[in-house]
Amino acid sequence: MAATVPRLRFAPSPTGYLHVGGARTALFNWLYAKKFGGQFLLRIEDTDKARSTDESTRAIFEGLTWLGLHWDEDVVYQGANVERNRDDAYRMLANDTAYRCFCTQAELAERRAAAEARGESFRYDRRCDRLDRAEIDRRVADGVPFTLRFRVPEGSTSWDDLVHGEIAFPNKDIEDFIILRTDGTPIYNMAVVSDDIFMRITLVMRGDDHISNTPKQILLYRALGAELPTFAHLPMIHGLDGKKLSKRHGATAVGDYQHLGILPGAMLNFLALLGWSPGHDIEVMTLARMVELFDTEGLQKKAAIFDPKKLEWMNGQHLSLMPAAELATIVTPALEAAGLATAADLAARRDWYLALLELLKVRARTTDDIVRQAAPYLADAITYDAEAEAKQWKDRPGTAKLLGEVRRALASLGAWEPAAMEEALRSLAERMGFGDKAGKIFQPLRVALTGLGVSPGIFDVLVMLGRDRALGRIDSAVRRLAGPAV
RNA sequence: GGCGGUAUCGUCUAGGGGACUAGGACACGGCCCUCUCAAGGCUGGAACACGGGUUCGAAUCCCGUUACCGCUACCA
Repeated sequence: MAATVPRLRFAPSPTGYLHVGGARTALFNWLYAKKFGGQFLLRIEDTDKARSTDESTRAIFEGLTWLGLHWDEDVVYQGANVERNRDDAYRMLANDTAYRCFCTQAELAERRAAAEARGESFRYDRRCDRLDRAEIDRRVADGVPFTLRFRVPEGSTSWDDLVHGEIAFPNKDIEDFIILRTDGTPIYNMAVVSDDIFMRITLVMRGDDHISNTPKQILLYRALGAELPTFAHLPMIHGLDGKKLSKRHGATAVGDYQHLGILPGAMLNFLALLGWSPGHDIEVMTLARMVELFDTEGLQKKAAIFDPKKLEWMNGQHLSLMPAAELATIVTPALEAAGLATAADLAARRDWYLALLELLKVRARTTDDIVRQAAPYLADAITYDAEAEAKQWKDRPGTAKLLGEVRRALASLGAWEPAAMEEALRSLAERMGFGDKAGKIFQPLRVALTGLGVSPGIFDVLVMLGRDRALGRIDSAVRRLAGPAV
């Protein structure tokens, strides 16, 4: 038979922000679709009106868009499908795979409580399935409210899960579950199956918290005479304490990481490695590379713990690899937001700006780090780090004198370029009796130039600052050194 | 409780009967590089949950135990 085009969907419920676990599920679905030339669809499961919000729906769109996980076709809103879902449920009533249940919620709750009190587990006893035809007709005619229950057949239900292999459930452990509420709206499993059939989904890839829903859904597919999709159940993501990831663990929404200065590519890379291994000790990958390497064989069965430290490292790797021009599109808005520069200003001296990013990205782990580190090169005034000042400017009169010498040496330079600076400063160190310990000069100078104890190489700093500003910073430092120690 | 799932360094993982004195990465320590910090290189400590089998041989296969997770709603 002809190879069918895979169709997958990511089906989040809009009850919060896009969670990292959801993002990873979306990623694997997306990767599979791309890898095998299929489609990646998005379905918003908004049938729980009480908990669903438009804001959450927007957050899901924004999260996926930020990550670059674009979906095919129009977004499907589950809530818009209740009529078709109901029709499907009634088809099951018609073909006798489902039946009307007149038990009320209160009665059910009571029986459940009674069973629990006896230490037994409650299972619906099918009493309404034993009602005779006339009684059913009478109640329906009287307008007695009813739900539709699926009649679970004998036997056992199993499937070959793409990540777990064979999984089987004895049907006797599945009760006759409700598929349609009294008000005619579908219950989750009904809606999912009805929609997945309608959307022609061929591979259902979702969190493994759905494993026990799967046999019920398979039974529904059969009752509806539909072809079964393949199932793949992905492990969960836990927090550092091994518990299910929640608000207590800090940032859990992908949007949080965006605001923390994490790159979407790094986020995706990190998430991919949480539950999937490309093998061959490969760690850092672009999205395109992930598509090439993706394979369900590498999918993990075990829940993974979200380690923010590794995410940061991963982000640093992606930062180093990213071309400055590309990085600029992310950093520029952040610089503007921080009030350090305007896009127009940066565009006017683009080469200089890109060179600066090139220098900063290596020692940054987040784009926020870059913004912080860029301040001395963009702002007119600098703030002095107390620790750096205390350490490098211990002998204030001596440092003032030293910086004066440095200024003279630098000011006399014919060309403002690194080789000349290095030669001048190293020979100055020699003359001042520091021998080859030119760091004795570089360190105090670094503080004078940037206000910080750490920065890119001192000659790079000098070049980025430019002659006038660099000399001006030294002058300011000398003035500051004349004052009292802080 | 019932049912289902899972189990390799602290964490993410490689491993799919002999190549394992168990490999890589994050984190941690040391060294190198060096004007600081990163990056990079080298290096150290650190794991097959436990018990039975199967086999000439088990991290790898089977069973049990334990632990953890999920489901067990007219939630999704």
